[in-house]
Amino acid sequence: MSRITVGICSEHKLLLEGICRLIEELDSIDILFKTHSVEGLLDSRLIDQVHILILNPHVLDTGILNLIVKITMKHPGVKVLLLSMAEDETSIHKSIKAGAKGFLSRESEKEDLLEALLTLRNGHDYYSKSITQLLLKKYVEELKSEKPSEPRALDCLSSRELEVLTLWGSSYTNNEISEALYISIRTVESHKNHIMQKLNLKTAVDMVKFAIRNSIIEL
Amino acid sequence: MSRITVGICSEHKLLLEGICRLIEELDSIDILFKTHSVEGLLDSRLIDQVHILILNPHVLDTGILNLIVKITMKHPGVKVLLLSMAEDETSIHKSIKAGAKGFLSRESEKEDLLEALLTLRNGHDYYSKSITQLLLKKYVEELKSEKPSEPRALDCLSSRELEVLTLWGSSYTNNEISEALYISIRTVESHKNHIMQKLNLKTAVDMVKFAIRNSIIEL
DNA sequence: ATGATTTTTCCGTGAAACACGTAATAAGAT
DNA sequence: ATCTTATTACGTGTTTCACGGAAAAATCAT
Repeated sequence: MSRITVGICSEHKLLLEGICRLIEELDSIDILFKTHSVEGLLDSRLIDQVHILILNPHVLDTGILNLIVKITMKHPGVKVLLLSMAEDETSIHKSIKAGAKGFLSRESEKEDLLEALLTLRNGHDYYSKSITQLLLKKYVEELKSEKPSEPRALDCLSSRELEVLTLWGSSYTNNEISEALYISIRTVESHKNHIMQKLNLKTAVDMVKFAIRNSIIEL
Repeated sequence: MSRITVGICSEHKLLLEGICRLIEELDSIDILFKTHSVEGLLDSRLIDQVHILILNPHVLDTGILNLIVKITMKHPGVKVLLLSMAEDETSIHKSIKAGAKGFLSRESEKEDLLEALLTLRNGHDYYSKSITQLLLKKYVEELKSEKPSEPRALDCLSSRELEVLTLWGSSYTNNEISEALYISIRTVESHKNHIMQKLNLKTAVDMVKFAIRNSIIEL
């Protein structure tokens, strides 16, 4: 197996430099480029020259996730390795769906970094120990308990219901919603009822929290 | 001036190692300890041996903020330098109040790190360029516009109102709130009205968002 | 094609929450 | 002493919620 080429991107310049130093210490890894801006990343001529793209996003927001999607679509050969602070099930889930192939967590050591790079190079996915445990725990949890983790709105709600939910979460009154969607107020109420039932929510307050957690509305 | 001694703490082991490498490259800085756990930090025998404690929290939650408060109370000689991803006004505000003396942002370069360390050693505060600009911008903004940034709940609401707001945001019904606080439902309604007026909010949805932004309730 | 399911639409009724104004009492500040 | 604010509470009318039922339309399965 030839040497591994990587590109590194962290929006935090100091952390970027630090990660570079660590990788420079590793044998058999070549840093092809490093950048602190995610902007030009997709159009970079170097991006499809690397085996692995190491990303250290400050938050796993839709911007980053979309970027990962685009990169994995445009350059299937490039594996994305996430170096993230987030370690919750939702974040992992989202990044896997977006196409990330590896995930290093807070607990990961220098040796894990090398292991992750080698594993990804061999065509396999890599998740750090704590994340593997987390995913396993969630999995077992869902098997055991009858009331598993939160239903996903997009899977569970109809498109109309999602529309109502979005407007509802944007502080629209029932009247405003009915005018926006050209339906009666009673229909809006019906949709709300269905939403609450489907999602197992009790109050409007819970609805807002749910919608924020599921990125349907912004804070 | 003698050499500068620092302690470094990042919950992300890889980033911790990376930062260490960067500092090791700097002359005149000695790393007295590095740790990835914030737990033992306060009781460490080494902590009052360092001039500067570099903290790289993954999020600026109350845990970290409380830690900073405790450290600055217990060891006034130790300056806390934050290496944070967060770059919003609220985070900066909170960390300054907690007692942090320096703040490096995503944009900060290696040279800025040295500058920050020297500045802190000389007894002054250090904020990175982008943060300085941000704070200045906010300041000017508040001077210019008549409707400045969001009123701070803690400054603006009475303790009783804050209680109601907290329960409200925790999905309590009016009836439950009245029972919890031993007051009439009408009084609860009054408090709610006052809260909405004081905070310039229109709907309960806005209230939830506000409460989350201001860490009164959790997502 | 046809039957089954889901979606979207709407209503009735009673309870809960909201908007807005008013107001008494107590505590604190100037 | 006076003014402000906090806390308590009510009246009235509007809006939203909870829980049902129900029918037309679209979607899916066989």
